[in-house]
Amino acid sequence: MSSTTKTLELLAYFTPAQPEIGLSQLCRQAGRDKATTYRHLQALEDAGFVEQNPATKHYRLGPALLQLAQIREETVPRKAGAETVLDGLVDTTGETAHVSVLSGTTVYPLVSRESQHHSTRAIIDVQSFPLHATASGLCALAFGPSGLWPAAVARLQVFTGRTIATEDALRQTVEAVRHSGFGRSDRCYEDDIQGVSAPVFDQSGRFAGAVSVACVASRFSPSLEAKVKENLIEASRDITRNWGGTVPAEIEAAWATSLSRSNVLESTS
Amino acid sequence: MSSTTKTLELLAYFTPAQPEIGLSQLCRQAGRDKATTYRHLQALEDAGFVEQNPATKHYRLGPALLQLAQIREETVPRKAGAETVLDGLVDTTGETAHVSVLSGTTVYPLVSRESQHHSTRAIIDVQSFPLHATASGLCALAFGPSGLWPAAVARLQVFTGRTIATEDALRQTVEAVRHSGFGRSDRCYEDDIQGVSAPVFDQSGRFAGAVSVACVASRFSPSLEAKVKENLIEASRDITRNWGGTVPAEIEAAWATSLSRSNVLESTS
DNA sequence: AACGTCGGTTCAATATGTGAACCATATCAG
DNA sequence: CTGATATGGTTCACATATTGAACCGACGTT
Repeated sequence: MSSTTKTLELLAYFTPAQPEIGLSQLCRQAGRDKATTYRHLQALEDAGFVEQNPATKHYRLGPALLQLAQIREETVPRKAGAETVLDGLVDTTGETAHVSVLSGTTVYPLVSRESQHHSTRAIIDVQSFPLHATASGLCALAFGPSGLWPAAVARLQVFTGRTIATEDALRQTVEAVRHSGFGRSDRCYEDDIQGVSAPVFDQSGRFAGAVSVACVASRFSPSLEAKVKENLIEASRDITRNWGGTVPAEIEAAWATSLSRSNVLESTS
Repeated sequence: MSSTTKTLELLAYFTPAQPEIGLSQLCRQAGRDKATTYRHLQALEDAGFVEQNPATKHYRLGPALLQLAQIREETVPRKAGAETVLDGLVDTTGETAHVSVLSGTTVYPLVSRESQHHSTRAIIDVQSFPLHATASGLCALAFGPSGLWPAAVARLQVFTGRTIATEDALRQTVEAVRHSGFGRSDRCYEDDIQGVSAPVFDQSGRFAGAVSVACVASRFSPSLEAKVKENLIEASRDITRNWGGTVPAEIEAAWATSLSRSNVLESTS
């Protein structure tokens, strides 16, 4: 692992829950040497990626990130093109929703909106979505570049009692996702969360990310699932359009069969 | 220079004007070896700081920056607290205005707003404001921590025919800034730009940044200067309040004498 | 005053980063 | 078709930059 990678990994310890961290504490959390960590922080500070709170000497994320994020958003204006759609999705489903983007072999959160309808709700606070254990990740495996497969298999970390743990099981699940047009994570990543997601595409027609709804598992009824899926389809079409793409015909077809089957189920039950 | 610093410096080549860069081109611009640059980009890609446009293989800034910027803004919510004030400043002065923040020994741009009143106007598109050559930088030297002085003297780069080039001249200028309460850059950094700025303070009472107006030099009359200064005082007070601080009494006093003198000048001229 | 913790520094050992040369591929002119 | 010149990416011998145990001074508690 390069020294640069180790340095950049330090940034992941700065979260909304813990926005400022002292040197010693960061060493403990990262399991690194103090001298090394200090030098790493110096490098980050030189670049404006972290700064020190002058009062406490604790480190926090720096202002250079704002500039770079600004340029990123001007380059690939995805966040703006997802926000309003996400608001609508949260309104109609009453559940927490988020949009993630694929970059390299990692699925990153882009925007998330928490529902205000229920007192219990899902909170999205992760650095990246594991490919094998989240609805977004499964979408990426099913509809993204084939290069993701080895990356997923190499990191089959177990999060809950239901996490997919073998390559075979993963292959079957991904196949089901391809068939239905929806990613599903039934308490695979967090114990009480049911995730459902639909793929989103960009101007080149490639898989670009996913739009997802995270439901508290105890609330997840067949009727909620049907509603969520209907709205996800709309949301995926809208975001895809905003990102300059169109939903591939085979995805639309998968959604159509998938929905009609669940409608039959619905009406006969 | 650490390898990490060299790596992070690459990010500065991604600008709104040039948001995507190929490997070879980046090597040329940065004057680096291709293999090294490639590895550096790999490290940045692993961290999600850059990604490759799948079509062209060119690199562009990555999605991880958006997350980190979000956390930074939640930690130190300065951008939001400056935006509305800046809008007002642009409205009343009719010139481009911006807010910068000090982090370490560097003054970074935080937000800028271009005026729509004139067809010629200043464009703010820099990575950082040199301490000795810009109004914001001079404010930092005058009102910021004393540790900035050596950093400024070590980098007395000449930008225009009027750039301050000697330590003595800089000392005098900074003294004048302390006395007047305003930073001034009379075509020191760019040939046709007159910058005026006022310091902004944070909750700890320390110098935190500056709010500035950049005028096209040919338009910069004494009456415009007076108007700009009046509005800068208001803006500085407002942003300082939004950042949880209050303007120190000695700054207010400097402004008072500074303004009354120019008013006298104004009325007698 | 003894102790623990903090942020920060030193220096020998060596892991890590480096760049000239190389490859495969694509584009273009003749 | 062929040779020239781009591109992104890879290799390997070499040496330079990174590493961490031990250390320091400052601060706050006991």
